[in-house]
Amino acid sequence: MTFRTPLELGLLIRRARHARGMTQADLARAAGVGRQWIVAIEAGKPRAELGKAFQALAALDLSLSIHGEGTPEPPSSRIRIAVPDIEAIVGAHEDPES
Amino acid sequence: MTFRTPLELGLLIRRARHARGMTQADLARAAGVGRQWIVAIEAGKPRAELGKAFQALAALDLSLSIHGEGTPEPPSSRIRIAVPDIEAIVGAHEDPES
DNA sequence: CATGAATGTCGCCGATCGCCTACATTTCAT
DNA sequence: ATGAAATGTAGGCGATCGGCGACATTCATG
Repeated sequence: MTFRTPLELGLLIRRARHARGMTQADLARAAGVGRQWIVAIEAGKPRAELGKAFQALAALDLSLSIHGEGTPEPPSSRIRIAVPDIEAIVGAHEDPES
Repeated sequence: MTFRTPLELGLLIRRARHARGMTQADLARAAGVGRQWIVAIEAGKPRAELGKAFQALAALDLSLSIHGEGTPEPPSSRIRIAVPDIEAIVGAHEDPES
């Protein structure tokens, strides 16, 4: 079950909530947030508070895992050759700092 | 790599960032957020915007997975007998609405 | 049809966010 | 040791959050 957007997270939360036979009010109370916040998160609101999201997840007994190259060894020195992301570079040139 | 708090998420982000030889500024740019936001998220700020967190994760090529009973079948009807979570119930009685 | 529960939406309002700029500090490379 | 880069912090500011209470709607039950 992987996801990368607030909306997906919201749907997952909703399903988990239903799976547990909880109402939004129940979850809200269990997570210590307002019912309205539940409505919002389930709707995928991107500006929701990260912390409350964790609270909700906890209230649902869910935990997250991270995926992708995550924790290799840090580069030997500070010589970060870093893949020169074209996008980023182009963007960089549009810097207001002419 | 599972986690349940903003702080843990922050640490993971930081490690991933380092693993890619990116500076906070680099990541900020790549994720489309301010550098200050990176500083905050890595420090574990719980009120950071959920959406930006996803942006940062995406910029680092990371995705999340959810763990726990997540998507069983929804209850047949609306008859959700719901496990009466003691905690919740007790809390409910402390409602200002008495 | 009437009732009750669940969900979504509004507006009000104090609190906080996140961005920006500028500085202070820490860390690393030479 | 020296200088540059990275990182952390602060104040100012407009924008948004999230809680609360009140409704309107939908749907199942009786």
